[in-house]
Amino acid sequence: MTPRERNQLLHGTLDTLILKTLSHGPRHGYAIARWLEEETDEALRVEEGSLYPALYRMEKKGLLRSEWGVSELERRAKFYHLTRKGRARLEAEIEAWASFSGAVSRVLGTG
Amino acid sequence: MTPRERNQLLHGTLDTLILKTLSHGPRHGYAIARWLEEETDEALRVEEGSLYPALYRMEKKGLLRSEWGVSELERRAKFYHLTRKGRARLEAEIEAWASFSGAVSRVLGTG
DNA sequence: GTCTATAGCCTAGATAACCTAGGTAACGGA
DNA sequence: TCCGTTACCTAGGTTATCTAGGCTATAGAC
Repeated sequence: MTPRERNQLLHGTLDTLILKTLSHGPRHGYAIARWLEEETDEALRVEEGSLYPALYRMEKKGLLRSEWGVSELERRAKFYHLTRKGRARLEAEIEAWASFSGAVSRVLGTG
Repeated sequence: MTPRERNQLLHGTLDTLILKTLSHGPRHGYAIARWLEEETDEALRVEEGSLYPALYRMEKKGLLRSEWGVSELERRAKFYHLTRKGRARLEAEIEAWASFSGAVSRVLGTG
C-alpha cells in the first residue's frame, strides 16, 4: 500500500480531527498537527500541505477564527479557535463518524 | 451537512467494503450495493456512479475477476470474485482500517 | 563562519475518489 | 401505457489530500 492509499482514509475526517483538537483550546497549526500525531502514536500523519489548506477552508466557512500570536517557543504563529458554528459542526461530525465507523466496522468484523 | 460532505467518509473505504462483501462469495455489482446497504441499515449508501468505476478499477488492479452470468431474477449480470491478490489486499486494508478508525475514535472520544 | 535541524507558515499542481446526472435494456404489474 | 425495479455504464464536476517546493528565524554543531 502506497502512502497515498493509506492516507486516503483521512478524507473527510481531517476537518473533524482539527475541530476536536481545537475544542481543547486555541492552538496554532503546527501544534495541531503535532498534537494529533502524538495523541495517536503516529497512527495519523497530518501533512502540512493538507493542514494549512484545511484551516484556511474552515475559517472561510466560519468554523474557526484566527489571530497572530507568539508560540511557546517565542515564534510568530497563527492561533486558531472554534466559533460557535464550529462547535456545532464538531458535534454533528462526531455523530456522523460514530455512525459511519460503526457500520464499516460491523461489515469488516473489526467491531 | 450536504450529502457530499457526509459521504466523504467513504473515501478509501469503499474498495475495502467491496472486497469484504465478495469474500463471502461471488456477487454482481448491484447485489454488492444492496447487500452493503442492508447490512448497515442504510447507514452506508453506495451510489452506482461510485460502485461501477470502483469495480472496474479493482479488476484492473487484479484484485477481482468477473464473468457474465445470470442473476437470481434471471437477468444478465456480471459476477465478481476475489483473486488471491484481492484476498491479501483485503487483509491489509482491514488492518489499516482498524488502526485508523481506532486512532480517530480515540481522538474523538467515540471509542 | 557555515551547516543542519527545528519551528512555523504558505501554495501551485497533480492525483484520485466520489457524486451527479444522465443513458441503456428488459421485465412485471397496475 | 406507464412506472418501478433490476442491472449495467460513463462523462464531467467537485474537492480533499499529497508532493514538493519556498519562505523566515533560531539554536547548535563542527
